Amino acid sequence: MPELPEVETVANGVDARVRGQKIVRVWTSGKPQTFKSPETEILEMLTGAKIDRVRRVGKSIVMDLVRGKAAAGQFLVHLGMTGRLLVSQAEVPLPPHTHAVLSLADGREVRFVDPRRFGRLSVVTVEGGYEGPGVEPTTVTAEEFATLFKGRKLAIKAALLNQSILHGVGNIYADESLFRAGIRPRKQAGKLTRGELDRLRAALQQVLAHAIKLGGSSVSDYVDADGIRGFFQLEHKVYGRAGEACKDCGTGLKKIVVGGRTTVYCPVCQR
DNA sequence: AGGTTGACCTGGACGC
DNA sequence: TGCGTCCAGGTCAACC
Repeated sequence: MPELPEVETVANGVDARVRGQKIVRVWTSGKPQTFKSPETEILEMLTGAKIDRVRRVGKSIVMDLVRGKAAAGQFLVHLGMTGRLLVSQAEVPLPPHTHAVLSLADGREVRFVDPRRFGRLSVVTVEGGYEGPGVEPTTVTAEEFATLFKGRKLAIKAALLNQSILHGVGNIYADESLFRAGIRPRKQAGKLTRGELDRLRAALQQVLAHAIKLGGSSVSDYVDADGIRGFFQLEHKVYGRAGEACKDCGTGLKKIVVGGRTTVYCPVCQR
């Protein structure tokens, strides 16, 4: 499901609702693969902690926790493909596939719901705050962006998806930014010219900013903390449009596989 | 070490 | 209606 704009929308929505709340109790479904850290460590860190802030790092939602005034670690929620993080009154019935519930002091609950179970919960303790692996695409400079792909032999599309190089970009925004930059998804990352790299960075930052403004892309079941769908799917130029006409030149859009992921591009606009 | 592939899951869409 | 097949916003471990 969720890439940078969707995760940012969810994180901001949850932050606005639960910042400053104390977690009084934690329940889990006990499905082992949901927990990237030992479940006992997660329960121990969360129970009794206060939520200082909720934010996005890459595709992860990060809850910065405090006990009194002291930093008490970070709770990481990765939504996988179908994960949702909802804030609800406790009386509202739990949706199917709920895997964790954080009960708050005021009676509300933060619920992690994930039908496909590709999502992961974990805890870390990082001095100075968790920033994750990979570079943040919304703020990366042109200079730094140009160095990321030097000497890389993999396709630029696959490089964009590699979270240890650049974090937060997924299949939708990789395809959309490559289209807007006029670059073939299969082109070797290390062979992009500086001009192409500058165009790609500009396109990526523009597309991410626009998508955040529209609350992300709702392809099937993505919703924010209020259960509201995003609107950026209406702006997609290539993602999900294989076989349809390019909105810029009318050519039929092609579907290929790059880095194991379905990729749609315009053979005329992207060289 | 960098790059590629398949496995991990459920459910929705589609074809017969 | 029902069953089978394919596909999906993402990672990772296991391979080459």
